[in-house]
Amino acid sequence: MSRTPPSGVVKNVMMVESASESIRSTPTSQNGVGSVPNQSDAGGTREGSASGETNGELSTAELLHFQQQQALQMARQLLLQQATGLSTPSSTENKQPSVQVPVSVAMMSPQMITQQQMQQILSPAQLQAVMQQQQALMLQQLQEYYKKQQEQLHLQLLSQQQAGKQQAKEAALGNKQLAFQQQLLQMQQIQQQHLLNLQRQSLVGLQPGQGQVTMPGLPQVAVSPSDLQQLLKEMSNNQEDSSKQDNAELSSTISTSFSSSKMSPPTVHPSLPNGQSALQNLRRDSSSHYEMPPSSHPLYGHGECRWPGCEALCEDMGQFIKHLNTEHALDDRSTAQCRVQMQVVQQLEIQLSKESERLQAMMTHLHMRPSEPKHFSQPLNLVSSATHTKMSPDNYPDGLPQPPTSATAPITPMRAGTSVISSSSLPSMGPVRRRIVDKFCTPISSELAQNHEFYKNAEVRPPFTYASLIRQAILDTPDRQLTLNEIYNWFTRMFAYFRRNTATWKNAVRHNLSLHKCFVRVENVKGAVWTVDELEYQKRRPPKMTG
DNA sequence: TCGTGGGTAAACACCG
DNA sequence: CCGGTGTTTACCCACG
Repeated sequence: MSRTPPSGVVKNVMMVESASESIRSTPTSQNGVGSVPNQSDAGGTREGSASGETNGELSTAELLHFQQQQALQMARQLLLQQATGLSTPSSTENKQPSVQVPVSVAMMSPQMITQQQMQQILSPAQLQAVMQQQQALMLQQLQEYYKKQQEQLHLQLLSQQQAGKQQAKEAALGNKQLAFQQQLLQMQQIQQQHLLNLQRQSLVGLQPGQGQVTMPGLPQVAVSPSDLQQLLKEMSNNQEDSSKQDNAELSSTISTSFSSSKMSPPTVHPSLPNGQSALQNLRRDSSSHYEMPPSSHPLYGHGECRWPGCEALCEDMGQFIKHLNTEHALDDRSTAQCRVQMQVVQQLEIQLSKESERLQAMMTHLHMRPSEPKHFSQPLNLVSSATHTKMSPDNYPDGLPQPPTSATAPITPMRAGTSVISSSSLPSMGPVRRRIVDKFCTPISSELAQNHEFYKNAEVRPPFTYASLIRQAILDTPDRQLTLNEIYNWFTRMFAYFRRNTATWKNAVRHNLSLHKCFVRVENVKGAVWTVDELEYQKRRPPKMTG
């Protein structure tokens, strides 16, 4: 009773986490709307819409603003038409967007091929190619989405600036704009981090021919460049001369967004009717499926392998490719690492979603966007859900790490609301942890050093056992001893994940301290401190040398 | 199928 | 009495 979590949100998350059993038994019972920002309705008492004040005649600027709003509304409707059509349950089968790239259908549709079939049909190398293909598609989608989001933010910023000129309280609005721009920056940083993380994992294989690729399940932002250009044309036709500068800015923003999507070098992959040729092409040469220039590889830089935790020195590309194929082939280790990386990506998605919600709430509060309260979070949710959906065992390419464990049940409720799933939706870290820490003896310190910033900021559960974390905390200190409270502090300091559900993990920490003989309690002058009996710790886990 | 390791929850005792 | 600390037990789950 007295130790219940302080806030309802945390409580809710805890319930989702602790009630994993009930989730499994009743998958639809959790809808996870708990942490939807409650400030989203804060603007309700304010004046009505942002589309203009109706106090008399319109000035030129107001007219311009109104026209811009109209154009934006058209754009929104276009986006919504595609988004709503695909958010319905049967949308995947019934309403394939016209810009669908067939290869993605072949790759993603669950009914097409099962995991086992994949396994039987494809060799590990082929599976790797499939993995990369799928990840490339995913990344493509994310990039498309991010760009569109930025375009929209930019549009909104512009319209807000227009509107802002007409408001009396310019100073206050300036502050709001500043905050908004900061939020925008933050989102861009998250997006960049997200993409970097994907690229870091060598899951990048952008193919110019797939500029309009959409995946079943997240075609919500699938506005083709031609659509947008048409929109722009309409907008520019409606604009007055005074807006030409802004228009040019808009155009350049959007055009650069699309042109930037062509950053990958030209390749020979056309859009194929069934994706087979692309796949065969991928199969032909495992070293070419990244579609990078011969001298460039996302996993290769500064003469070393960029695979997480590797850093092997490779003199040239050939050596690196050889190294990649031998050391990072499709095996348990790579799979586990990929799985972790996938969770990293997921958490970043979730974080982005949260920030988007926050931004939406801010914008709602500033009544920049009177409608579509979920415009920003929805696509992301779809991204997440689509990601999970596609990665269900049924249609997941074999060998590709499935996000949390093998069970899809705990993932299913994620679709209801990404904000609640957060880190607690990864209940299966145990096996992953075991694999990485025990089986492969990955040094926790190096992993921590490598991803220190990430774990510190993203609410992703570290892939280590409590025991290894506690040990690390203790060994991190000069005198190799910590009080319980200092251990707590280390956890919260090092991992964003441990800044919530404190009752749960603190209990686990105490439980581990007591349970394992390797942790020795030493009475001190100031109280009790905990130390590590390294012999006992090593005894606990017989080292298995691999690789 | 079973043993094992890890995570979580909870009860309980002790102490300041 | 309360809250933090420490111990212990029970249960679940994934894995080998």
